[in-house]
Amino acid sequence: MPRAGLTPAIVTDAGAALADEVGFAQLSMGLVAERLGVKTPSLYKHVTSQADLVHRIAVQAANELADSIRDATQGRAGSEAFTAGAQAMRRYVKEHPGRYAAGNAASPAGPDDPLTAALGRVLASWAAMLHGYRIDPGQEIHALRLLRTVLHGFATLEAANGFRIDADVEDSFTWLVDFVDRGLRSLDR
Amino acid sequence: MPRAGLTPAIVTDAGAALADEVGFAQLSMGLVAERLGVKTPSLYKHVTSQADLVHRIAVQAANELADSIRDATQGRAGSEAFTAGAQAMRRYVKEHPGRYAAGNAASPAGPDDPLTAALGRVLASWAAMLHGYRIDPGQEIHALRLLRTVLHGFATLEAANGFRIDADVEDSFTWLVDFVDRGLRSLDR
DNA sequence: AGCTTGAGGCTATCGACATTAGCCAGTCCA
DNA sequence: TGGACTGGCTAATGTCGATAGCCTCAAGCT
Repeated sequence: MPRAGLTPAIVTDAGAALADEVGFAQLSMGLVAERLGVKTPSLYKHVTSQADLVHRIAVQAANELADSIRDATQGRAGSEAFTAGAQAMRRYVKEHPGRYAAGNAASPAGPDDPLTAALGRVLASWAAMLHGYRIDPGQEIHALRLLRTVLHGFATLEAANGFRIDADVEDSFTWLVDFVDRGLRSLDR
Repeated sequence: MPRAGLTPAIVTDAGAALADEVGFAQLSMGLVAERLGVKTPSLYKHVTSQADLVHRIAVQAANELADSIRDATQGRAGSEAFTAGAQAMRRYVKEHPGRYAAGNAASPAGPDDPLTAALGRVLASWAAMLHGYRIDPGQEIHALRLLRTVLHGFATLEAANGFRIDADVEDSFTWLVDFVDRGLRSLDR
């Protein structure tokens, strides 16, 4: 029997791709194995458990998301950075709903956990979206949480098909981004 | 062997209570059966499947949530109604995280599905929170989605322990509610 | 009261999964 | 070339949702 030449990274990639395709809830070790042309138990030579696999997918997702936002906000500030960052995050979740769900399902296990670092990068990306708004330092934490709340809330609702009327979700998003932007700008005085 | 005297409603109640206690993800038919002093297969005389149970819990949760918000906004309008409704929703999710998660996991199966009616009641409760803000009719749908996004986003992040710093989540919530309230008021001109 | 009947328990069993144990061949390095 | 480790595999276990089929309790009729 020829070797498949798997590595933890390859298994993680397959898992991430499958999560996006079939939905995070349907992700199973058997499916990943099938995708890789291997029997289920073989995966355990590269990944210690399904939870471990999800954890790895979460790390990858957090890094990718952070990159997306960073790229989008590159060289911008204030309203422009915020708008671009928000669009980038929404697009990422839309294109990779399974990965994003995995990111929410995992939680970091300590300061050395790579997930901790990855989530820190995401947080930094969000913080970067607020650069240029002159926000009172005492309110920064709240503004950051507002950002998370809004972006996460919209993304998950949309991913769960939560907007029934589905007519103009696009419009709603830009309206929402504009709403938050105006609010953030009005904080400055 | 004495009869346990179960009904679909009793099974649903037990499931809802357990979901809140052990977390929606840990909810299992075996756990529900144990709680009711019965063997697992017996549950299937009252509920057709685990999905059916979740669906029933979702209906109950939606109705309870709608009631909570209705009670809180009773006789109020504008900022007061919004603030009270937002607090009520947050409290409900905090006290019944499992039920709320079940509500998000289920989706209505048609116009006759009781879940459709229950979700409609929730939607109406949210809409009532906006009464008193003079919002351009063309923007009402967006404002409603803003509300859902913010309340759902905050509730799920908090339930998932998403706010790491956890210092002053309370403060963040009132700040966020105030932020949205000011934005909504400023729409009127 | 006894009989009938159906609803609501139960045991046994199946199938899908995650996971572990233990075997065996491929590959790589001395 | 010959180990020895690595990464596949088969087999087996345990958990969980779900189904089949049995058996008894209890309500209602005669």
